Amino acid sequence: NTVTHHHHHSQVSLSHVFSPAPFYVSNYTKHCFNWLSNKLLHEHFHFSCQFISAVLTNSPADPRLNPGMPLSSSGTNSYQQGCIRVTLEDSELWKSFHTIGTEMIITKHGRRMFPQCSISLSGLQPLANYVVMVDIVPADNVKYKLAVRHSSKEQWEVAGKSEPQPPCRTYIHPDSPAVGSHWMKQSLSFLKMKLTNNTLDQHGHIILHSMHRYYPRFHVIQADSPHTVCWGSFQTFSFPETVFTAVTAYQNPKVAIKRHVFPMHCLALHYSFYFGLST
DNA sequence: TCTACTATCACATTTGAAGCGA
DNA sequence: ATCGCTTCAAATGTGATAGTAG
Repeated sequence: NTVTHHHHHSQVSLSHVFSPAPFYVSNYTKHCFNWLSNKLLHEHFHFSCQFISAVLTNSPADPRLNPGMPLSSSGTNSYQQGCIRVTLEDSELWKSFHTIGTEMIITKHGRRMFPQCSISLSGLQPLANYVVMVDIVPADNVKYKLAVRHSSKEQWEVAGKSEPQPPCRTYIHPDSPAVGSHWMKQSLSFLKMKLTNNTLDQHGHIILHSMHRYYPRFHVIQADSPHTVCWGSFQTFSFPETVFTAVTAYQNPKVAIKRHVFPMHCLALHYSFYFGLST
């Protein structure tokens, strides 16, 4: 509890170690690092997300960056359909990126998403088997280009009709199939899902077009295996704040802050100071 | 020249296997 | 044998950069 308490109040002191310095990290500090990363990885991630949210939220919101899909003002981050309720994890982080225009890197060999797709489920039948999967579908039917920087303040502008979409691929959560009680026990992460712009991809990654807008859809299917999916039991959920523009390189430098704001070794060093360990 | 895309780099982070002692 | 833990190295993932294609 002491560690956690300190953890959540360490923003100010951490700012002193943000600047890259030639830290010497001893083996003993590495012990500390390993222990802390095991114990606090989960908390660190969420705290880091909060921090990034705070940084991004300081930027003035510009609705023009996301003309296709305005956020509803209701502020709810869960969606109920029938009995099943799906809640988007890290909703505040998604919204923070959304206000400045979320971008997702796509590469030839596949890139993970940040923020990651992570949801929690409720309302499932505890003993029934379910398959949970994600696909990513176009948010509109146009493609975009970057506005000429010195002639306009708007970053994106429409550049014609969208390219024909390659066959839609799905990413099946690796726990599938599993019983409802398993899915509801803790949140599900689609961390390892990868996005590619390689239309000939052989690895099963999700194929997208650069400079197009998409959003992820989450499917919850009552089925005993991915091969015996019954179409009637298909339920689909999506969240407006998860809309993103696929890019091959970040266009808005703000969206690239990710780890650089709060790298792990800063956490380790911070705690090594806190515990009075030499570095 | 300009924009979108790609290969490469340095290094952060994860993963997995081996070692060790209680 | 098993467990918890450390140690080490290989594998993987990342954004920045510089270069390429059209």
